[in-house]
Amino acid sequence: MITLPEKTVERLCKYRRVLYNTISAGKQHIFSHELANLLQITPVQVRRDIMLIGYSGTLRKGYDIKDLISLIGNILDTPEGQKAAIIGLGNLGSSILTYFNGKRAKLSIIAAFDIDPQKTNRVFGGVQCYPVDRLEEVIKAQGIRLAILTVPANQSPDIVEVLAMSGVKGIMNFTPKALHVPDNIYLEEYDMVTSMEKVAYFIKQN
Amino acid sequence: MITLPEKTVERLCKYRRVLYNTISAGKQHIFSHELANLLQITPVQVRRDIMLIGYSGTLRKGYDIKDLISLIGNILDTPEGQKAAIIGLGNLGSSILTYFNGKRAKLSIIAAFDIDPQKTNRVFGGVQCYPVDRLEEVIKAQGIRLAILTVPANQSPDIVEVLAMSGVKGIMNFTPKALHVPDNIYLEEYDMVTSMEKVAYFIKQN
DNA sequence: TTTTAATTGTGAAAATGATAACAATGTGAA
DNA sequence: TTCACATTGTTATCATTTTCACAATTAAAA
Ligand SMILES: NC(=O)c1ccc[n+]([C@@H]2O[C@H](COP(=O)([O-])OP(=O)(O)OC[C@H]3O[C@@H](n4cnc5c(N)ncnc54)[C@H](O)[C@@H]3O)[C@@H](O)[C@H]2O)c1
Ligand SMILES: NC(=O)c1ccc[n+]([C@@H]2O[C@H](COP(=O)([O-])OP(=O)(O)OC[C@H]3O[C@@H](n4cnc5c(N)ncnc54)[C@H](O)[C@@H]3O)[C@@H](O)[C@H]2O)c1
Repeated sequence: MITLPEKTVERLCKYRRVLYNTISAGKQHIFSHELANLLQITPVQVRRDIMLIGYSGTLRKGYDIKDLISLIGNILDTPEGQKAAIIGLGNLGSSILTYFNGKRAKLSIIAAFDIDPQKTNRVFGGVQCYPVDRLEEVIKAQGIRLAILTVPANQSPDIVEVLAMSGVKGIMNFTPKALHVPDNIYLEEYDMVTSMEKVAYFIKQN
Repeated sequence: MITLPEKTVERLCKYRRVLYNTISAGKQHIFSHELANLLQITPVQVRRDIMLIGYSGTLRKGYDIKDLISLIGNILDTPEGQKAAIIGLGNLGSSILTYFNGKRAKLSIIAAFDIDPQKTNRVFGGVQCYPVDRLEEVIKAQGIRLAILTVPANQSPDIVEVLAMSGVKGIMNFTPKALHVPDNIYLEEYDMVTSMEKVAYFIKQN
């Protein structure tokens, strides 16, 4: 299987999300321009993405919604589901934990870690919070491959090292710290303050 | 002033952040490769960005850190500061509110809005929470031009319409809903679930 | 002073991503 | 049945972003 462009992958996630809605609204087929309208993008982009995943619609009938959902599932999901852990159960971390689980069938947070004894060895939103010194052990034992990093920024480099040793293959970094990860780990930066400043700049610009 | 590429703007924010650290560590000049190391990017990219903002370093001495910080400030900040509002003071909204203020000198959240009477007409983290039906009035009165959207997803289209009428020029959207905004509003999507699925895909891929 | 080596600045190339343009085609209207 | 046209699939073009490659320069070493 070839690797899809990053932007296409992002859009596939969104296609699937809105397709679920349209199917529960009773629709069976959808045109590229309809899907495009739902996501505020262009119909060409929809068609191109669908081309890239090797699916074909029916001329003048559009795309079969169920087929499309299932094909996107084949591409994005793993059959057994992807397991994630969240490190740092503070304000942001616990907000994400509560919010996220249940959103996606094949992707769930199954462990949390913190250093604060008030939080460890308790259950939050159905998820066990372990002391952070058990990070490697638990991640290996449970086969976790995705980590969400919501510790204080100065802690993140150390944690990342342990994560790498534990076999984690993808990290979502919410801390405002540029992380150094080995090549085989996919890193997604999620830096809110930077994004805010960027928006402020483009406001200023017009 | 010409408009800088989006990616360059993002990096400028990050340059400034790490430059503050290096200056408090007593350094006065910095080489492109040093700055690059701090952010895990390439030295060429640093040099090109600095070229784009029209600054010049000294050969074999590097860039003057104070000059660079101040120039980046001229580009990113407005002298009077940019005012932001947050709409929806739930889990995520209040987490952001507490976190954000104080982070940037020229960018602050000065008003919050909610629909819940338990939350309105109170002060959170030093910020007044208004009932959402006063959105337009307050935003206009206070000259707010940036909005952070953390309401339930189904509410966001309506809110966006009011925001547009109120003169808001930039929106950070944390809701998983594709928004339709007029051309003169800069929209930044911040869709966590999509990002998580993307990471999961790239984990699966290698 | 002369040489060496490190560093900047930048044009050109490569990679990634979005849009335009249009041929192909089959559905439904006439 | 025939025709018009809506819609797909795809190639070619355009735009943005990153990387390469290297000339220019000068601080420090010799
Ligand atoms: N709060 C926000 O809205 C927000 C937004 C953007 C980014 N962030 C970033 O997210 C991170 C967390 O922010 P927060 O507001 O939740 O902070 P917080 O202080 O509320 O939470 C941090 C948590 O990490 C735990 N922790 C500390 N050291 C640890 C370690 N070594 N191992 C494991 N856990 C450890 C703490 O006990 C605490 O529970 C910070 O890096 C912050 O910059 C927060
Ligand atoms: N919690 C998270 O970590 C997280 C992460 C990513 C995205 N999100 C998104 O952020 C949004 C908020 O999530 P949350 O977890 O904070 O939910 P929440 O229910 O805790 O907060 C929503 C808040 O919005 C208020 N509200 C409802 N309708 C409103 C209206 N018309 N005008 C103004 N305020 C209104 C509610 O009173 C509540 O305070 C959602 O769209 C969610 O999908 C949340």
